Amino acid sequence: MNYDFKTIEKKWQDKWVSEGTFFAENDSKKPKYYVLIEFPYPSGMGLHVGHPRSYTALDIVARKRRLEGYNVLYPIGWDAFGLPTENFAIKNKIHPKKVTHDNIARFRKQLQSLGLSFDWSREVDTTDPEYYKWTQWIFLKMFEKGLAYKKEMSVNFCTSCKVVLANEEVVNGVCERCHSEVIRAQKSQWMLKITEYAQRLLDDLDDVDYIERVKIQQRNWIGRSTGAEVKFATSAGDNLVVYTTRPDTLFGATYMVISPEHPLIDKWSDRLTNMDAIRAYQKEASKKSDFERSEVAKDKTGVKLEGVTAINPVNGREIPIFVSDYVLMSYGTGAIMAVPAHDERDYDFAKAFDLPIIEVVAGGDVTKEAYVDIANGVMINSGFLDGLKVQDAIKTIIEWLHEKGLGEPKVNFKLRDWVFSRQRYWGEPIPIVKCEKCGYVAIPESELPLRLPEVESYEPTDTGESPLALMTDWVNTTCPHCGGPAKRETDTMPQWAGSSWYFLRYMDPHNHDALASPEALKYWNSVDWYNGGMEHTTLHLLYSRFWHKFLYDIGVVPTKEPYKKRTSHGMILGEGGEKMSKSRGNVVNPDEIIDEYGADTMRLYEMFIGDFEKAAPWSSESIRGCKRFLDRVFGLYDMITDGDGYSPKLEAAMHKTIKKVTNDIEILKFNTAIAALMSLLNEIYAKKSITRGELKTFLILLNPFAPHITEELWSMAGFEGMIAGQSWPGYDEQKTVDESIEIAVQVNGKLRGTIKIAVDSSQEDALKLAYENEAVKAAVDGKKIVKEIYVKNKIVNIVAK
RNA sequence: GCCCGAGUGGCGGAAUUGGUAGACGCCCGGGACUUAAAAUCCCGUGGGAGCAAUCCCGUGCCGGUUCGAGUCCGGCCUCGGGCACCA
Repeated sequence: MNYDFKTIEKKWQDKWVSEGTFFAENDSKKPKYYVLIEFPYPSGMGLHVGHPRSYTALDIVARKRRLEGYNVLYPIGWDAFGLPTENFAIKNKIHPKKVTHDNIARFRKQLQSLGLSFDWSREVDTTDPEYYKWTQWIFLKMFEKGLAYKKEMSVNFCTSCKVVLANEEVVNGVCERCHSEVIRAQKSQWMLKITEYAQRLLDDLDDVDYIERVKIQQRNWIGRSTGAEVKFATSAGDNLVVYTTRPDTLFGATYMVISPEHPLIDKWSDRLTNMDAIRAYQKEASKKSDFERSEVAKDKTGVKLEGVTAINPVNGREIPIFVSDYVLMSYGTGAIMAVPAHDERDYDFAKAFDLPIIEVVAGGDVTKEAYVDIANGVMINSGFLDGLKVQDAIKTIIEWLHEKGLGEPKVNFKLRDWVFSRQRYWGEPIPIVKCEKCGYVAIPESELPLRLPEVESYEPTDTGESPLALMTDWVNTTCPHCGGPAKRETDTMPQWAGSSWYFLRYMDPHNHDALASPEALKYWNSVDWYNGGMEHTTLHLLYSRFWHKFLYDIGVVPTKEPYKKRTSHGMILGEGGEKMSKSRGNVVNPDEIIDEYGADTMRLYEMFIGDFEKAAPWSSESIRGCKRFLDRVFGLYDMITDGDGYSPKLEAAMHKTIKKVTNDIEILKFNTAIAALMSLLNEIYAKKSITRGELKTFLILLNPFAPHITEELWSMAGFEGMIAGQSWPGYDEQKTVDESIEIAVQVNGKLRGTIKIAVDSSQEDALKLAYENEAVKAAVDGKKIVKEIYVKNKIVNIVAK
C-alpha cells in the first residue's frame, strides 16, 4: 500500500475541524495549559518557511500536553496593522482593509494545510474594530492614569516626499523611495511612560522562566545604572547638571560636553560668540540618528562654546564646554563631565581636540589608552580620594557632594519612553481630541471603538501629518468635556499596540463588554509557554510586559507577568546560508513543499533541520530523508504481529525512546527526539515485526510531530478512537538502564581501548580488565604507573611515565 | 560602536556535572533486486600513513588550567540577531 499523504492529510484535517478536536474549553475540569506563538503579520508574500518552525514546535508541545491530560489553549490570530500593508495599498491603489483581508485568507489557508492544532474558533485580528476597541480602551486607561503624554520628538522627514519616514525607510541617510535627503524634524508625539515601570520590569525578570539570553538582553535594554548627578557652576550663572556613573573620577574631568539639542545653548545664545558655528553643528547633527552618533569608530566632532566655561566643583578649575553629537539628549541629562583618562569616547575626543588628560586612577597607561578598569584601580591625583579603591572612592565622593549640596546619588535607566504616535493611516486611531479650552481630552468609553474612517488616499500629507488630517468632517468634533469645538488626534498607534495584549483576547475573544471576562482571565491566568524570535526580545516582549503590569495595577488581570516561560527559535535561512529574501531569489514556498512531500514531512523536516534555537539553512535534499522515514513508518502496517505488550527484543529500546522523546520535547531538542524515533524504527525494521502494543506507543510518540500519518495508521490498525484521545505513554526507569556498558580506557589521556563492564563496577574490577587490554599493556609497558583514575561508568585513565 | 548569540566531517547537525568527538539524517561510493532505470533493501563513509593489526592528526585562531578540554579561563578572528517609526 502506498503512503498517499494528500488524501490522508485532507481527511484528518477535515475530521479535526468537524469534530472540534482542538477546541479549548473555558470551564474544563482538566488542568489548563496555555501555549502561545507570536501571531503573524499577514504580509503579501504569504507564509514563509520560517513561520512553521515556531508553530510546529509549540504544536508538538500543545499536542503532547493534550495527551498528558491538559485542557490546552493554542490560539492563532493576525497582527495586521502596519506599514508594509499600507505601502502596498498606496502603490497598488487597493484599500488596506482589502489587502489585509486577502492576506489573512491566504495565511489561514496555508496554516490550515500544515495540520496545526490551533483553536480556530478563537481567531483574533488586530484591525477588527471589535478588537481595537480594547486596544483604544487600554490607551484611554493609560491616559487617565497619566501614563500617556505629548512630547516634542525628532522624526525622520523626507525633504522631497514631505512625509515622516520609519527608520527602515531611511537607507544610508536618504529616502528609500525617492533617494532625497532625510532630516530629523521635531514633532509633537504621544508617548507612553514605560520608564515608570523600568524597575519592576527589571525586578520581575527574577520570577519568570525565560531562557537566559532573553533575560540578559532585557536587563541590558532596561540598562539600570547607579551613579550621581553632579552640578557644575558655569560662567553664565546656570548650573550644568551631568549624570555620571564614575563620580570617583571627578578630579580628572578636564572639559564638559553637552548634546546639540541641549536647551542651555539657546539660553546662552547672547553670551556665545561663535553661535554661527554652533548652529551649523546642530544642523549637521540633526541629520544623524542616535545610532550613527554613538559609533565610536568615527572621528569625534564638536564645537567649543566660546564665551561660557564651567567650574570643576572638586578643585575649582575652569574647564571648557563643548557641544558634540556623541552625547545624546535622550540619556541622562544630555550633558557629561569628560574624563579622558578613564573613558574611551572622552579619550578619543580629547586627542582630537588636544585637551588635557589627567590620570586619576592608577593601574593603566593613559599615555596610550583610557584606563577603564573599576575592579583594580586605585585613586591618585584626587585630593582626599587618593589611595582609595574605585568602589570606595565612589561612596566617599557621593557623600562629599551631598554634604556640599553639589550632587546626589542617582539611578538611571537606558530605557526610554515609548514613542506611540505614527503619522500613518493603517493603525488604531488614538481616541483623544484636542480642545482649545480643555487641552487633550479622552473620548468617552461609550464611543469606542473609534473607527478608522474611509479615506481617499492613504499617503501622508505633505505637512507630515497623518492622512486622517485631511478628513475635516472627522477631525472637527466637539469637546466631550466642555462641548466646545475640538479636533481629533490624527496620529495612529504603532503596530506594537495591538500585539501588546492579544494573548488576553484569546482567552475570551468574543466578549463585547470587556477585553476578556474576569473569569476567563482568572482561569487561563498567564501564558504557560511562549515561543518567538530573538528579534522580539527587547521591543515586543518588553512592551507587552509593560501593558500587562499596567492592567494588573488597574485590576484587570490577576497576574503581574504575562508569560511564565519564554523560549526562542532560530531563523530558517536560504540554501546558501543567507537570509531568505525576494531580492536574493532564495525564498522557499511552503505550499510547494507540502504539495511535493506533504505536511507531515514538512513538519518533521522543520523540526529535524537542526538545533531549534539556532539558525539553519534550508536543504531541498535533506528533506527527502524525512519523507523516507515516513514512508518506512507507513510500511509498519505490513509488519504488525499480535501482542499488546513489548517484545523482549525491543522492550529496552521502547522505554529508552519514550524517555528520550518525552524529555527532549520539553527542552526544545526536537531534532534529537526525531533521531531517537528514527533509531527505534531502524531496530523495528531489523526485526521485521512490530507488536500491536509497540505500534500504539510508536504512533503516539510520533503523533505530535506527524499527526496525519499517525492517525491514519492508528485507524488502519483498527485501534479505537483517535490518537488525539489517547494518553502519553510512560516508561520504566529501570528498563532504560543497561546491565553492562562499554567504557573507555585511556593512558596518559589518550584513548587506548575500551572494556565492557557491569554497571557500577568497582575500581578494582575496572582496572583489572583495563590492564588485560592488549593496547593498554603495550602503552604502559616499561613505564611506571603514576596514577590510576576511575570515574564510575565513564572512564579509566592510567598515568604512566 | 554598544548589547546578545554562534563557529564541530563534503553538508545539516549529535555529544549529562570536563570523561570513547562525529548519534540521526543528507550527499557520495560499493553490492542485491531489475531486461534497464527509478524506488527499495544491505554495506561503507572525518583526514593522513600502512597489505594489515595498528599508528598519527583533528571541534574558527593563539595561549592557559587539568590525569583528561568541543565543553572551563585569558586574548583574538569571522558570521548572525537587536539598537527604540519593519514586524
